[in-house]
Amino acid sequence: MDQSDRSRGRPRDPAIDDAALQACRDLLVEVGWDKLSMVAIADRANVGRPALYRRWPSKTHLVFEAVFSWQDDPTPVDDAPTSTEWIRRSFAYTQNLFARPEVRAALPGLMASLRDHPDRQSALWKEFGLPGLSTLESLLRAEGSATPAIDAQATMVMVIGACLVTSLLGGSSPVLDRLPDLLHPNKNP
Amino acid sequence: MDQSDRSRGRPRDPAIDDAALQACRDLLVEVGWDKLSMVAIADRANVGRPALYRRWPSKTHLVFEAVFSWQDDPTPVDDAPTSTEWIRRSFAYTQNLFARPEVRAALPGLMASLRDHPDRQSALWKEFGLPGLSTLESLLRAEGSATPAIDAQATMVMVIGACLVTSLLGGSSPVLDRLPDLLHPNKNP
Amino acid sequence: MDQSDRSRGRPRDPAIDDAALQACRDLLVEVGWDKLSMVAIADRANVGRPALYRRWPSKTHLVFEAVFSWQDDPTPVDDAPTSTEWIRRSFAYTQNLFARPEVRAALPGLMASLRDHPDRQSALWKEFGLPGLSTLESLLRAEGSATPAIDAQATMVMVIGACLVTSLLGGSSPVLDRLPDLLHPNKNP
Amino acid sequence: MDQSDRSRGRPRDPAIDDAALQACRDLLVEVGWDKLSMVAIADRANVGRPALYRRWPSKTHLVFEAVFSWQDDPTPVDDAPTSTEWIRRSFAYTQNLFARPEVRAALPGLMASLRDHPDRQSALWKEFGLPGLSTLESLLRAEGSATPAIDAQATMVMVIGACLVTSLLGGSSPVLDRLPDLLHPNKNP
DNA sequence: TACTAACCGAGACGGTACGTCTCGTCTTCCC
DNA sequence: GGGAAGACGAGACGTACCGTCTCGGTTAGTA
Repeated sequence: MDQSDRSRGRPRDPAIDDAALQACRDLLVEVGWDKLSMVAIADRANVGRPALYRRWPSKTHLVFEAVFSWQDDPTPVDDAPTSTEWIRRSFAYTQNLFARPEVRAALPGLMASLRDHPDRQSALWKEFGLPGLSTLESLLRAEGSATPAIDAQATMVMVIGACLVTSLLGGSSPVLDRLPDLLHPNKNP
Repeated sequence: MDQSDRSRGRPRDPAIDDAALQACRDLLVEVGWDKLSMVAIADRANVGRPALYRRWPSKTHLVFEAVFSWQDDPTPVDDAPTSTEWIRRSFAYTQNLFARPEVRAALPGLMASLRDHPDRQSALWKEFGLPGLSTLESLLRAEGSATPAIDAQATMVMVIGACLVTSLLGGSSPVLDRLPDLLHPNKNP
Repeated sequence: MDQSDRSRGRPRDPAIDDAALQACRDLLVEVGWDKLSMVAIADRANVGRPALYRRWPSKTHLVFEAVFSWQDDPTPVDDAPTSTEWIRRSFAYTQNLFARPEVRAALPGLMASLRDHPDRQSALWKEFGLPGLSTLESLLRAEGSATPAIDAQATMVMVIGACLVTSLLGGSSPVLDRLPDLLHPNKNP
Repeated sequence: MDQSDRSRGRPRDPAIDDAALQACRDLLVEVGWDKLSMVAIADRANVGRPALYRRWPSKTHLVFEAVFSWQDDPTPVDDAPTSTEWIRRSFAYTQNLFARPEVRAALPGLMASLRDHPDRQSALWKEFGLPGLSTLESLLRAEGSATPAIDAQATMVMVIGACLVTSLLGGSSPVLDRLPDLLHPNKNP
């Protein structure tokens, strides 16, 4: 039934999806999250507004798909030999990700959405954070941490937070380079 | 000259400032940043819309002042005896600030619109970051840091970032308590 | 081409035109030209404000159409047998038109804003004056006038002006009845 | 009492009256009745807004005094030898008066005010129309009119109306010159 | 080949916030 | 107490975007 319902009638034009997502990314960089509007995306993509609403229920959904459906290589921190190296690589990866202009523009909206929708929070956490997190936890346990799970979470919070702040509020290069040196999760207080 | 220019005409009613800022804080908590509108603030504060625009050029400026010009005791980190203590107090203070409901409500939207208001961006650093920053820099210099200015900035970025992430994305109590222990700005790599 | 351009998109709802024009007429009588506002018309007609601006670029245009596009029988002077009869019928028709309460309410404001809307000024002549004017010109030429075009225009100016003055400033019945007798466009000086 | 009340305190600056009236006349010509605003008059006259409201209760009152407190010679039709000559002179005088740009701009407002305030209607009629009217009535009686009073009123209505229409809606020179020839108040139908 | 359901663009719809403007009043200091 | 400067509440202005809808016209797969 579902299949027959789906396949009946004219199928959706996949070119519209691509054009809309690209237009969304471009406009996000050009005018920012606040001034981004569905009508502007539709105009830029040479697409009718209903075609947009048929695919994404709101501006937020569209932006998320436009920004976070990248096909990059997966988090390259899984084989870090030490916690220090894990931290170094995590900073490099996260800084690089948050430096992309469309990501910078979309981040605040993402934060707001995560705050208001705990289900997405856990989903993103699972998809994006967990693999690297378990790696770090193992490293810390091997290095003698008494509470490796907590230490790993706290470390990741710090990495993400620092990259977030420097991405949104600016940060000089020397400061960015210095960040990894300050984190010592396995040093006793 | 300045004084005569200042005192000419009817002076602005300071009660309007208070009412508007309070209404802004209330509405932030009730309806959130997105649905917060100047007209709603004006209505709630029993104030004309032009009176609002006379004082703040945009919603961003108004919310900024409503959220970040609290009358609490001034940053209580100025007399910290060691960098470790400074970090502990900064975490406590910032976590407390970011836990206030109107701050939680305003943060993402505010961050998004900081992109278009560089003046607010610098104001944020000046008002909020600088005082404690110089204190920390002095402490680090006394404790033997080779680059105290950079280390201080990096430390503050980490503190703010971690509090931002835990405020918006949640964070368990043990993780929150562990955060200060991970930061060791004066330890050589 | 023209047809396809015409029929693209959702067609305008003709009921909105009628409701707006009727609301405009009603409000004109109730509150007068000065206190007539687009928002009041929109509210009264249960219509969005943009729907009004989509149809009429200004209050002047809207009132103009509301007042001067009546659906009465067309100007009943086209088949007048003599210039004297034409004048008699024109007076009757124009007096009747200018006696309608919404016309009385709109006239002064409309006249004031005709200054800034030359398009409405010419539209007024075209819509209201021209048909009867050519009829009168033919009659005068047949009756031996040396300058029928000028005489016809002058006659019409006099008819309209007299009705305007009596409508706005009042005029006793005997005076009104006497007006047609004074005009003799084809009598040599 | 009245006098003592009047003379108490600082006397009003008469220069303000002149400046305001002049500014009003200028602006009337430049922007028209609709877009004429009290604040614009105050700015142009280098005068505070309250000083305006202290003198005139509304824009209408100010405009009327600005436009209709002329010191021209009185109506020069009192000694016309015939009704034809009276009509000729009346047209010349009225056309000249209504051609002044500030009068053109103020006329619609005047009409509206006269319509809504019958007391002013009779006052203006008495001051402005009556002298010439009685002259015309005498001439018509002498020339054999059966109803000289009615004929005189009807004639004046026609003169004023025709000048009003040509002033507001435009009128070519030949038409203007032709107007007096069409009026024959003492010709029997 | 014809039917039909879902797509497409264009654009109108009611609603609502925007930021500006003018209104007429009020309040302050100066003369 | 008059005068200027200017803030005040009220409210209309015309524009923009929201998300929905209604068109005429396509574009498939099914009958």
